[in-house]
Amino acid sequence: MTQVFDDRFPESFDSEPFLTNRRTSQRKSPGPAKKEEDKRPHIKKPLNAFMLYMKEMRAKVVAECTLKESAAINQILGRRWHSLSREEQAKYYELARKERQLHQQLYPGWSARDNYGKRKKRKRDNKTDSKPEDFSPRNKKQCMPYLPQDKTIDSPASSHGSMLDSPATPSAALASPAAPAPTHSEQAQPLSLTTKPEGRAHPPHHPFPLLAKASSSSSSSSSSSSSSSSQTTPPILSRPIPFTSLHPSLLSPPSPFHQAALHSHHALFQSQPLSLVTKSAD
DNA sequence: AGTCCTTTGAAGAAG
DNA sequence: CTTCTTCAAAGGACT
Repeated sequence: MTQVFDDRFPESFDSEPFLTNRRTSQRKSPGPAKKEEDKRPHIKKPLNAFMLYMKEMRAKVVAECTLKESAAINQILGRRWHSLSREEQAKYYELARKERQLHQQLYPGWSARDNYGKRKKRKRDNKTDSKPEDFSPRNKKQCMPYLPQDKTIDSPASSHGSMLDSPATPSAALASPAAPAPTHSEQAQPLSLTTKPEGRAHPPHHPFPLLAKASSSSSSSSSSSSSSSSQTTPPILSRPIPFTSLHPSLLSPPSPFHQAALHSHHALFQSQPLSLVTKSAD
């Protein structure tokens, strides 16, 4: 009943990434319907590691594959995500953890349940009817190699083009040094889009179990975290990140949270020569 | 105009 | 405690 946001975070927060006010609001456009709900800002869920990874790499994949369909792009990104090394994934897990922390600080009373029912769930019922071979009306596209063959697939997008439009893409720089190099191997494969390789066969194995539950307590003193087992430091990062000290008010309006987070995070990683793999730098 | 598709991860709900 | 469900991004395709 008590909305925690309306009072604490007036319109001035419309620049917040967690608030739905910009183009991408919910899906396409909430529409004039139900204005009541539209008035109050829709606090979005913080992005998880994979979502952060997608935001960064989407433009790159789009440029490489000349694909635009998000469904196909996401499939490619999903494969690439698995191709990333643990260290590379760790960057995104850490970013996601920080996002969750900040989100909790900004909206202490917010719960993921608040957004339940905001979007109509499709709930594709099993699809036992349609076999994988039976191509559904929506033909799945493959990732065309594209690539001028002469140019390396290094970063067609990050070089000049598509990165311009998205303001949240400064993070793209983060991904550049982490070129997983499986790119070509990914594209080489026909990328069976029709049937997911194993679906969710691989259990929710957490590459970083510590990170998984680390956010349960963090340093925030808001929710009653039962475990609260000291600050579980990420297994890879050697230095503490002065991020928790960030206050919403400290975040300058023009620069969205992502930028701050990524910048601080990126700076952290940059301080170390070659990603965290080489912990011998120090 | 609204929903689906598609991915992984987080978190709540239900059993 | 385990399993299931929903939502986060995103943009073409579809209804």
